[in-house]
Amino acid sequence: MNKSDLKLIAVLERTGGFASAQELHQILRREGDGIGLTTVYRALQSLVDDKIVDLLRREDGEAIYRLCGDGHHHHLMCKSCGDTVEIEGGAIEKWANTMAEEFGFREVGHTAEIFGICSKC
Amino acid sequence: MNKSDLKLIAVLERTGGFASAQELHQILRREGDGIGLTTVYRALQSLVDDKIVDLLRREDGEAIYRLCGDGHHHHLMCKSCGDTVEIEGGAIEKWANTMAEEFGFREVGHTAEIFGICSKC
DNA sequence: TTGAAAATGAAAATCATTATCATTTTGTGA
DNA sequence: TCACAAAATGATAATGATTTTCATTTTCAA
Repeated sequence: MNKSDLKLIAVLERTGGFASAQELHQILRREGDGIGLTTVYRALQSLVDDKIVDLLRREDGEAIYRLCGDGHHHHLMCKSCGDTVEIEGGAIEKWANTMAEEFGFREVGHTAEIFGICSKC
Repeated sequence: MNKSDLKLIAVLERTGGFASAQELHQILRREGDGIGLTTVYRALQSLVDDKIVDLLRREDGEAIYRLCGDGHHHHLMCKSCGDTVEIEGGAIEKWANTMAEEFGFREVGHTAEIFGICSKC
């Protein structure tokens, strides 16, 4: 955990939603921080490794990052404005485990995201 | 629906699992088909538009394709060998709709995939 | 203070995907 | 069958995110 990691965490806290590496870099630059793009990527990687941020993918495959809450959760994302809501997914955990067991899978993880158009858009 | 589309469908039928555009192109080339990469991408796009193939993303963001069964379904994918199983997700549909409604979202879609290590690996 | 290890960032390299554009194929009406 | 417009094709170049490289700077413990 170094200085760059903390900067990224700060931005992610401030902005709240998901953002791509490029966007985070631009935000920092705009604020006068001369941080390099390489460092942004490195910091995000290490934060993901440490499970401090979530990584998921936009529809075009670009990686987007967001601070994890404490527990496991899922997201409801607006396709139009990008706003996201964290939601509980207890039903999903059970579903994933049941299915995996049924087919003999182990070390199971899952992804589950909902997307649509939010009320504001 | 043109000749290239049909070729891609044939390969996807034969291989069964998910494959990336690059992989599908290589397979066809290996079989002596001189099809161009551009055409492979175009065919896959049109098949996705027509809902004949599913598009999802590997962890690194690369797009992977697979023939859809008839209905909506989800996948259980082996992180090691890439084998996939189609599974039903009735519970997920309900969950997605409930959550979306709760937060005022419309035009709702969702993704839900489970991954782990299969019994063979 | 000093030297080694970690961090940094500019620039180049990768790699999937998309856009261009000239050429080829196909289908259709005369 | 012929001519021609529309669709399809593919080589090549362009794009854009991400990773590598590598030289420089910073940090920090002895």
